[in-house]
Formats: sequence, structure tokens, C-alpha cells
Amino acid sequence: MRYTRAFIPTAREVPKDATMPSHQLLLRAGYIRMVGAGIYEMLPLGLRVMNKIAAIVRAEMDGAGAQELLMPALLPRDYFEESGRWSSFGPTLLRLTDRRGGDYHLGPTHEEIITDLVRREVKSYRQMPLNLYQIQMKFRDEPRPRAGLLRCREFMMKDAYSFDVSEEAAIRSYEIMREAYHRIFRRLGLEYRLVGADSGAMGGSTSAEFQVLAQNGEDAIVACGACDYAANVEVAEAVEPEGAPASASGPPEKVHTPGKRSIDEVVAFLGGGLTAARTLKSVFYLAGEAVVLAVVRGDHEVNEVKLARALGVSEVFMASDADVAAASGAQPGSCGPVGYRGRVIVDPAVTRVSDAVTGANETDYHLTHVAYGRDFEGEVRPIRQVGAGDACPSCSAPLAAYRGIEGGHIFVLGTHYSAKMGATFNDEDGQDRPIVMGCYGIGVSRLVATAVEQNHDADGIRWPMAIAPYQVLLTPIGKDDAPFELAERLYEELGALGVEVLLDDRRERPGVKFKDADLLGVPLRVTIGDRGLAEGVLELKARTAKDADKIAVEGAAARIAAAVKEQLG
RNA sequence: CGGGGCGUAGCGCAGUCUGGUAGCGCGCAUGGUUCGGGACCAUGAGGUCGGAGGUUCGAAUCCUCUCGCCCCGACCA
Repeated sequence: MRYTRAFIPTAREVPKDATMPSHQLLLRAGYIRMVGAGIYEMLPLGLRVMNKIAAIVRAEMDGAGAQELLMPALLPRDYFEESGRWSSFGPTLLRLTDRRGGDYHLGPTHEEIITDLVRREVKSYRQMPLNLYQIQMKFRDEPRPRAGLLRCREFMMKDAYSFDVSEEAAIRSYEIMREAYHRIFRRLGLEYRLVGADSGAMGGSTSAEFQVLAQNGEDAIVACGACDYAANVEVAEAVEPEGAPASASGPPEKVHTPGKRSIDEVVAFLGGGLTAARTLKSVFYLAGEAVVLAVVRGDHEVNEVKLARALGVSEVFMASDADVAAASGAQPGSCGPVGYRGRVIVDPAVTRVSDAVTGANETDYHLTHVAYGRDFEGEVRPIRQVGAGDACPSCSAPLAAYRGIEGGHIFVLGTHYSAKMGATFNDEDGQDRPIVMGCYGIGVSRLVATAVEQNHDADGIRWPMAIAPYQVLLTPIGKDDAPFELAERLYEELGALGVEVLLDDRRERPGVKFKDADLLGVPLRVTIGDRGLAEGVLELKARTAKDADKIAVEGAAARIAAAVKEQLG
């Protein structure tokens, strides 16, 4: 492609509405434009990148035995009504009405539709295993679209669905997908972790996320440096605490702590070598109608997902100050489990804190020399959040904390949808049984932005070769015609070698061209100037490299093509 | 949905408090000089000041309503 003919609207200034690097750079470099909140146009460069990602996904899905199809995005109400999601999906479902008043929605995901297709056509165990996928726009009325392509109301997704005769067979399908996903993410050139995840609203027994590591990620994950353990902090397990059960050097003692509400304030106020780890944090939650007191060590945090699970409810809400006062008789910050007469959930680590400090259930007072077992009891359940420095549950090495962007999510669904929708098959014995399903998503458009989050510097994008919009950027510079003529020749030669080339044939000053080159992020730049030409050389520079290599004009095309191949791995 | 911020030329902004007929930088067009990291000079085009209503002799500016966008939170296969 010739730059003078290409639609690449670059901008020097940072768009004010963009805060994330990927959002800013994709806008500035002319890859995307915004139409509305969470709605974007993919400009030619952006589409090329997305198509490359999709091509890799397709190749690996096909290689894993999945077959591509395309379902409609516009869907009548009936299907979601059948599974119960017409109401349970809530306002996130983008609904619309046709001229006859019929209810429709735009598909946020396609379990119901594919299950309907399969129940009509798959009747025998002989037709399985079956894995069908599509790459298609998804629509969700997100409560808050943000961060450019990372959280959109309309986004490109690859969703695959597996159909099997048994749980064991379904797990095999799941594992095949998991391996295919590893290949996909590796080929995309992204640093990622496979992490244990919360199955959440999808229901189902097994699920894992492919988290692409990024500073700005929405998800918090922990990963072990020594083994391959990694998990979303929502589900990461804390190892059983070591050490002796809690004891105390004396009876509880009430101390005046005026106005000290947070753990940090109390620690600083009491001093004397007290650390947050020797205090107890008491947090009141509402689980339905009931008030529950959750107690964790002072330097730990309550994990609400785990707490909800321990209580057997779907979610918990932090109690208001008024609720806390009614339950404990004190302000938040002065509450504690000692003498508290309601339901208490205690994190295991709490049972090892000797001479603990905790709220006295009397505003502006705390208790010292408190010990679990002697001064209070409760239901011991793991409810704390795991963080950096915690021991790995599988090998005990310290865990590191990361932020990640969910790039893919795989689930074993079981018979959640098939049972509800009557998707059954005849087994070898002629018995009717529900099909066992799995589903597997990859956020294709999101990965465009994710790749930028992970591959950029102060000057612009640094695409991995595998997904770059072009592989080589030819940059003739200077006022003479010779560099441009050579660039034209190289352009032809490289094209013939199958290299994807962008030729910057603009008669711009060198600075302008270099700035745009760095911004666009094409992995290899070839600079052709009269200086080099006088010596019979041109410059080949990787976007990620500091300096350029001088290569001979003679045989340059082959050299460059080889460099492309090398970066493709 | 709660809290905060912002809508003025394609982009980034000033002007709004204190009402008087819209400005700067970048970009764009034309001519000239330049040419290895976003050049310079000259000339020029480009704006219903998000929208509607109101107050006023007069509204970008004051009042009311409304639409949109961003951030934090809630939420999130």
C-alpha cells in the first residue's frame, strides 16, 4: 500500500477523552475512530490487525476440529425466554422492538441459539463430539463502556460451543480448546496467564480465563513464579496459616482510641511495635436480610465473592454505618468480634493472631490482648483476598500480583442449557440423554487493544510481527528522487516475495515520516536516504530496536523478507 | 444508577466568574524557502459556541430543561 493513497489519519495531539495508552495510540495512529460511547469504527489499519488476529484464531480453531458457522446477531425473544435469560440477563441485554411490536435483542452471546440449532439437528451419539464456532459482533448494553476497545457495547468475539455425550467427553473437548487457546495466545505474541476463574453467571463446573498481562487490566490476578499456578484473586486460595493457635499474654484490655477508625490509624496511634498483621479487621455485611460479621487479619482484605460463597448466597453488600451501629453498638472502626452476639465468619489466619488488637464494640475504644478461641469464636472459612507475597497453594513459592485483561474464557457448561432447552440425544442403549456442553470465547476486537497495552512505548505502538497491519514500512527520505525510485523497486520486489509492505511515498520531511512510523508501529522500518545510497546501503530497523542495521542495497529485498520471517518465528 | 468533570473550527484549548457581535496553537489550501527525528515565511479557507426554551436593547457568557462524552464507584460470558 502506498501511504499517499492510504486512509491513515494520524493525529499529533492526544484525544482528550482517551486515558488508556491503547485507546490514545489507536486513535492517534489512525486505527480506530469513535462513533459513540463504546462504539468504534475500525479504520483500514485497525481492521487489518483485527483480521490477522481472527485469522490466527480461525486457523487454530479449525486445527482443533471446530467448524465455523455464522449465527444471526438479531434474535427473537423466544430463545432467551426459554433459558430464563430474557429476564436474568437484565439491562445488559440490548433489546429492541420491530414494527409489529415483536421483542428482539442483539446477541450478547449465543448459547441458546446454538443449543436450539443442535437440538434440532443432533439426535445421536454418533454425531458427537461436535464443536461449532463463529466470529461475530456481540452487543451488550454495558453499564459503563470504557477504555476504548477494551470494554465496548459492540465488539468482535469468537465464540465456540462444544457438544458431547458425557461429562468426561466434554472435559476432553474443553482440554482440546484449552490447548488451542494456548497456541493462539502464543502465536499472537502476547504475554498471558491461564488462570482459574469464577464461573459466575454462566453456571458450570470448570472454567479458566486467559489473562493477558497489562498494567491497566481490569482484573487482579496472582501467579506463581516457580510453578504454573495462577488465579484470579476472586478465587485464588490462601494457604492454611502456619504457627500456633492464638494465645494472649494477659486478659483483654480496653484502650481509648479517640477518632481512630482505620487499621493504619489504630496501628500508628497505639505504636509500641504493633503491626497491621496483629490487628483484626471486622467488616459487617448484609447477606440478604441477615447481618454477618466478617473478620480477617488487619493486613488482609475481605474477598466478597468468597464470603458470599461461604454464606451460600449469590452476593453480599457492605453494611451501612447505621446497620453496623445497630448490630454492634459502635461505629465502624470500633467494632470487633469479642462479645458480638450475631453470626461471625472468621478467616483462618485470624485463628493464629496472638495478643490481637480489635474494636471493642464501643465507639473510640479498642481491645488488646485478644485471642481467637479464648475471647471469641466464629465459623472459620477462607474469606480473605490473596495478594502478592502470599504462598503459592501448589508449591509454596511467593505469588506475584498482576493486572490482566481477560482475552479468553473457557467453560464446561454441563447440561445447564441442554437440559433447560431439551437438547438431548440417543445413546448407544437408545436412551435419551441431555447433551453436555462447553463454551469458549475470545475477545477478538479487545485483543487489538490488549496487544497495544502490552506493546507500546512513548513514541507509539510496537506490533508483534504476527498481527502487525503491515510487516515492513519503506521510508524513502530526502529531496532527491533516487531514494524514492529505489523504494518503489523494493516495494515491487517485497510484494513479489509475499511481504506486506507500506510504502511511505509522501514527500514529507524525514522527521514527520519517522514520527508517523513510530506511531504506527510497523515492526520493520527500512530507511532509504541519499546518504546511505552513496555508500550503497540502506537502513533496516526493528521498531523495538534502538539502532538500525546497515544493509547492502544489493539483495536488500531478500534480507528484509528474511527478517520478517525471523520475527514471525 | 450515585459522585465528579467536560461539550467553542478536523484535533488540542482560551474566552464564561464580571453579557457588547469569537480567538490561539496544530492541522488543511496556495506560493516561496527548506529537507536524517513532527521546519520557516506569507496569504487564505474553515465555527448554528452540543440542542431547545427563557431573561435582556443585546447571550458562548445569566436561568430552566435536554442530549452527548470522559473519570471514580456500582456493574461486568
